[in-house]
Amino acid sequence: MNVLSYLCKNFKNMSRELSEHEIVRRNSLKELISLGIDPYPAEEYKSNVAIEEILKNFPEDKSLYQDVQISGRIMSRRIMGAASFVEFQDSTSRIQLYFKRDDICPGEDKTLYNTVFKRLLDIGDIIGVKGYVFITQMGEITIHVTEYKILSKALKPLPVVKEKDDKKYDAFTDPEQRYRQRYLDLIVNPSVKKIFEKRSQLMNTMRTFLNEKGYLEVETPILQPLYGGAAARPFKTHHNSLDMTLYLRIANELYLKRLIVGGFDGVYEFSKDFRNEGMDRFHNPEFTQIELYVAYKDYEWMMNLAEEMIEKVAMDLHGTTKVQVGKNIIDFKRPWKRFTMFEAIAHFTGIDISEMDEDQLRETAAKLNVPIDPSMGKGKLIDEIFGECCEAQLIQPTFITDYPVEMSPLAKKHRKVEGLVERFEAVCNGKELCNAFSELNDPIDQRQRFESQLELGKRGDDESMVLDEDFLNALEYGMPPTAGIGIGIDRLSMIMTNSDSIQDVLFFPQMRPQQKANISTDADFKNLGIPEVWIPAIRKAGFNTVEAFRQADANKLMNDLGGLRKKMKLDVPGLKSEDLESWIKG
RNA sequence: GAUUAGCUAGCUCAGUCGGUAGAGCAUUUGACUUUUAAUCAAAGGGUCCCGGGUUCGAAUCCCGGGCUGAUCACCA
Repeated sequence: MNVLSYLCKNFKNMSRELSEHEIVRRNSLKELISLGIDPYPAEEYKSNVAIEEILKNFPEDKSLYQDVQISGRIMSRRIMGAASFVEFQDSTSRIQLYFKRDDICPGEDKTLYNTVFKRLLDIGDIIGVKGYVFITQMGEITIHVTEYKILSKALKPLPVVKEKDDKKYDAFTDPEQRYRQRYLDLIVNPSVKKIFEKRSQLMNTMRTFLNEKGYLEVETPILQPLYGGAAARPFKTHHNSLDMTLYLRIANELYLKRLIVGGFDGVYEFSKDFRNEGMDRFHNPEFTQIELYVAYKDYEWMMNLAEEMIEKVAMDLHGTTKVQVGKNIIDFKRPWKRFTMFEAIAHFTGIDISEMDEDQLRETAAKLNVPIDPSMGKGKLIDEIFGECCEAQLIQPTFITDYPVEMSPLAKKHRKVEGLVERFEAVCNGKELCNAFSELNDPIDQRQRFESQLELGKRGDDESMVLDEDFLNALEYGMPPTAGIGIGIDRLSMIMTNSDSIQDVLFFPQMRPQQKANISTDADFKNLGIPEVWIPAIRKAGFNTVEAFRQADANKLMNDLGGLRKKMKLDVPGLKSEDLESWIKG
């Protein structure tokens, strides 16, 4: 196509080839400029109404919205000669626009409609419109546009999703593209936006709830010389001027407890934590949790707070405590079911392990087909049995209490039962939702617990905790009895938005890096003595780099380029083999 | 890390036995003044993920690699 190759030349400075769509749009851009229209104007464009309001209020009062001004994006167009319909989207919703040639262009000059609107505007462009609202013969609320202004020209085509009777056609569903180009996902899939609005609302509900109780929102270091507060492998980084290793935090527990020592009654932090572990639909290397510590409370008290707060989240987001999650309806209404860990295991396996020693536990685990390895201590064995036999079966929110001491080096010893700690997790939809304890404030006990963690580390448990001397130092000055909790915000968001993957509740989930195509510039090719006109043909023949080109088979290349000369209608004499050889040799 | 499925036009996807690479939407040109997955007519658009092998001939068969999804293992 002559026009295309001509246009390609106009963009020859771009080192990659442009698709036809992109060339057409760049050309429209130039034409707009030559018509004296700025495709990217600087000044503010005032809107006086949101589309959502129009859709809501207009049916009841047709006298409303007779002079509206709105900005938004063109999502689709139906052009019928001198009249057109446009689907138009702002941040709140979509509405139809009606463009009529003689209204847009009352005088003789029809350029603004025939040329600018019909030919130079595209799906994806951002415009501002003035007009009045009416209802079409088909019964659709529509803005009759009297004036419009281009606010931003789009150079790439948007995926076009069409819809009829709630059925989607050509939906933009490929998860990889959706996550890598989340902005596109947000534009064309309105339900995605709702998920993130819910997530934000969820955090606001918690923040308000905790602020009203007088707790202080704080921030603690993400870069830590020692990582602690959880069992996980960290990310490691390096500080240049201190010349020291720093870790990205895996939890913020130890810092928040230092603040309790410092005299705050309640502190909380919404924190990004980082764990260097596998990735799947429940795990992202960086994730968010809220941690809360309240002085002079215990884990019983914290359980009540947790169910109250999460019930409130469900109410605020859904107007009810019942939330549809996959096939299940989960009811967050208080009070939640409570099991001790031993009770839960007995309930689901029929085996009472509460009196067993390490060897008996090992046998039981084997009998239940729970995978174990020699590095596991007694606590880890119990935890594995629970995780394998119980967790997935707990759909409705359930508190599991009283964990083995080996698994919980930061939790206080159980007030009644030897070998256990005062700890609970809430499990919901088969997954842990939060984790809480009566915090250990006995500095001598804490030191011993860290030391036994070090023992586990020596046995090969690479998630065991390291000893934090300064934290122990803080405890030695005296920490009040304290209840602490951590709630996974991503996990909770998944449940509250019925998302089955963590990637759906993170704007930018971690992805493998895309293979970067190594591309030589036109100048690189010119340095070999290749005339400019041939460069697009060489790229077309599959040579993106000078290195690849120089290894090419001369005969094959001769044939290919000859063919491409015809195909691309290059207006140059046929290639001579001496020339080609000299290019290859450089 | 293991198993498995997939990768074809800007998007969603067909592609038979190995024989000239297809459809719808999008794009371009034209018709059309209340359409709505607008319609009608015509045109353009491809590194069939990459590399190698078998073959007269590979999107298709074989081997290797990349990426993505799903499941499993570890972790929240």
